[in-house]
Amino acid sequence: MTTVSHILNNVESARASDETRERVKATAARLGYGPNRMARSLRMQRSEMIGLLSEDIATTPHAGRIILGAQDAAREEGLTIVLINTTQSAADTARDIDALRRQQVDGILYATMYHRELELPQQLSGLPTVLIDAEDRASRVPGVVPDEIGGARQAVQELVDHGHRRIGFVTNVDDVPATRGRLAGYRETLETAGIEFDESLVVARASETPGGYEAALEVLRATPRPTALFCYNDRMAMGVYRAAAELGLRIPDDLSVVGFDNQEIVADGLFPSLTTVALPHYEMGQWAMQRLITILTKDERDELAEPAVLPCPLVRRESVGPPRRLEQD
Amino acid sequence: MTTVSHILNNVESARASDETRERVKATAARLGYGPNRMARSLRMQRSEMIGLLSEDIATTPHAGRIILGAQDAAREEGLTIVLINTTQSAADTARDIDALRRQQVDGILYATMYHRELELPQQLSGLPTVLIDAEDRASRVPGVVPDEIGGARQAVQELVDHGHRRIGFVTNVDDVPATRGRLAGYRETLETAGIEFDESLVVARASETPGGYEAALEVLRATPRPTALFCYNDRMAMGVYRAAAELGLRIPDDLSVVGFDNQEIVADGLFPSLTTVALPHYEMGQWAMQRLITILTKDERDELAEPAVLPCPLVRRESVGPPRRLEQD
DNA sequence: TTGTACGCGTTATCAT
DNA sequence: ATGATAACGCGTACAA
Repeated sequence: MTTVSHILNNVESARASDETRERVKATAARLGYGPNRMARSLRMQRSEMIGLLSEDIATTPHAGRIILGAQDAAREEGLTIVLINTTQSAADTARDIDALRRQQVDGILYATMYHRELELPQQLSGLPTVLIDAEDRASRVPGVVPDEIGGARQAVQELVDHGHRRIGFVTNVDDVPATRGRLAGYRETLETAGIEFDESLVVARASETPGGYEAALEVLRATPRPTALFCYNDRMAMGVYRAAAELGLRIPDDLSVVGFDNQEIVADGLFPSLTTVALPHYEMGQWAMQRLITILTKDERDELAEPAVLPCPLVRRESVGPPRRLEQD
Repeated sequence: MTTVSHILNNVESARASDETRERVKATAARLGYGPNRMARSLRMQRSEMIGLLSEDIATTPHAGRIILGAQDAAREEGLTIVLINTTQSAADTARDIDALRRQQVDGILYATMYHRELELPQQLSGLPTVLIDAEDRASRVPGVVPDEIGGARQAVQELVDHGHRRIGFVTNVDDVPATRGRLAGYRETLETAGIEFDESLVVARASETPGGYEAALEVLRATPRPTALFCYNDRMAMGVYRAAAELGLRIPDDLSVVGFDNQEIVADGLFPSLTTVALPHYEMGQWAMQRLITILTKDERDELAEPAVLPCPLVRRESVGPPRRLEQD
C-alpha cells in the first residue's frame, strides 16, 4: 500500500525500483484504480475543492466565462469547482458561504456579475478568498477587476483615430466603479487629444436598451451634433442604433458607435455589427483561481492591497468610420 | 458520540431524552459544529455531490438557468453541485466524466445547450445519469427536453388569433429536434386553423442574425406577402427586424413577428419588444435533479424510455398585432 | 440512554 | 526498497 501510494503520488523522498514503479502504474491503469478522493481528503485535511460563489448567474452570459477561466486554471492543479449561485441578499450569501464551509472547500472565489465594491461577508473570515469583478471596501482580500479606464480610453481613442472630435458619451446612472472608470477614460482621452470636455455630450440613463435610446435622442440634439457616441454598454448601444435609425442617421456614415461588454449576441447581431470593448471575464476567472492556488500552496498571506486590473481589449467591428464632414466650430 | 450522531442525523430508531436532545443541539450550535462531510462521505460511501456536466457554458446564457434550477432542487436534499464545463468533443467529454467519477459524485446531470440527440458516452455506464436538453439515441437514461412542438403551436396560434392567415416561418438549416419540432408545430397549427401550407413561406438559413435577415428578405418577396413571421429563434428574429426596416415595413403594423428562446437581452432590447417563446431551462434543471434524486434514493431504475417534455410558454410583448388589411387570395 | 469498537481508503511514520 | 501501523472523523452494531 505504501509503495503504491508513493508511486502514484510521485513522492520524492521514497524510492522504488523502476520495475515496481512500472508494475504499479500498469496495474493501476488496468484496474482503473485511482485514489478515493474522500479518503484522501479526510487524511490530508484538504478537500481539493474550491467553492465558486457566483452572484446572479442566470441573468447574464458573463458568468459562464468566469467559470470557464476558473475551471481551466483549477484543472491544472487537479482542483474541483463546487458551484453555488447566490444573490445580492446578505442572508442568501451568508447561507451559501456556510454551505460551502460545511462542504470543506479549501478556498472561495466570490464573483459578482457587475464590477462592484462590497463589504466582505463575516462568514468568509478565515477562509482563503479571492474576489472576482469586485473590490473589498476594506481591502482585506485580493481581487481582480477589469480595467474600466483603459477600456474606455481605447474605445474613445478609436473614435479619435478615425477623425472624430465631437464625441458623446451615453452612460448610466449608477454610481459604480464601471461608471466612474469609463467616464474617467473618456475624459482623459479627450484631454490627451486636445478636445475640450463638453458636459452636454454626456447623458446618463438606465443601463438598458431604452435608456440608451433616450440618452441618444438627447445627446444627438446637441449642436453641433456629435459624430460619434461611446456607450456605457452594448445594450445601451442597441438603443442608440434605434435612435439613430429614427433620426435618419446611418451608422457608421453619419454616426460612429462604440459599445462596452462585447455581448456577442448584441454586438454581432446589430447591423452594422458593433465595435465594442470586451470584458476579461475568462481571464479574471483564471487569474483569481491561480491567485487562490498560490495562497493555498505557498500559504502566502496578502500584503497586496489593491486588486489586480486586467485589460479590456477593443473588438473592432463595423460601427466606426470617419466622420462624414468636418465640424465647423 | 453515538448519541450526538443520532440526534444530529435524526435517526428514528435510537431515542434520547428530550433534555439530552436539546443540550446536544444547543452545544452544536454554540460550537458551530457540523459533521465533517469528508469523513461522512467516506463512511457512507456517498459523496452527496452531483456532477453537472455542461456543454459550452460560456457561449450561451441558457446554462445559468439550468444550473439555477438544478441547484434549487439539490439544496432541498443537501446535495452539492460539482460543475464541469465540457465541449462537444468526445475526448473532452470522456476526460471530464472521468474527472467527475474520480471525484466520487453520486450521479451526473449531463446538459447540452441546444436540444440534441446524442450517443451516451461509455464512461457514464454504471453512474446514475439524467440528460438535460438532450435525448439518448438508445433511450437508456432518462432525460428532459423542451416541448418544441407545443411552443411553436402557441407562437403560431398567437398569430392566428390576431387574424393572420399568411404566416411565414423563418427557420434554420440544422437537422435537430428543435428544427423538426418547431416546423411540426407550425404545420399543425396552420392545419387546425384551416390554412393551407405554402412551401414558399418556409425559408431556412443559418440560425444567427444574418441568416434571419436573409431568410426574411426572401420570404417577404412571396405574393401575397406574409403578414406575420414565426422565427426559429430570437437571433433570427433580430435579422427579421432589420429586413423589415429596410423594406419599410413597420412591426407590428405591417408585419407581426414571434421569436423563440426568450433571450431577454434581444427580446427586450428590440423595438418593438419581441413576443417569443420561452425555453424552460430552469425547470429542466430542476426536473433533472429531482429525477436523479429519486433514482439515487429510491434506487429506482428506469423503465421510462421517453424523455420528459416540459412546456415552452409564450411570452407576450409588442411585436404582434392584427394584420393591416385582409388578404385577398 | 450511553459508551466501545470497527471500518470506510488514504497518507505519514516508522520498522524491516 | 518495501511492509506494517496509526490516524483522519464519521456512522452504527452491539454491549453496558
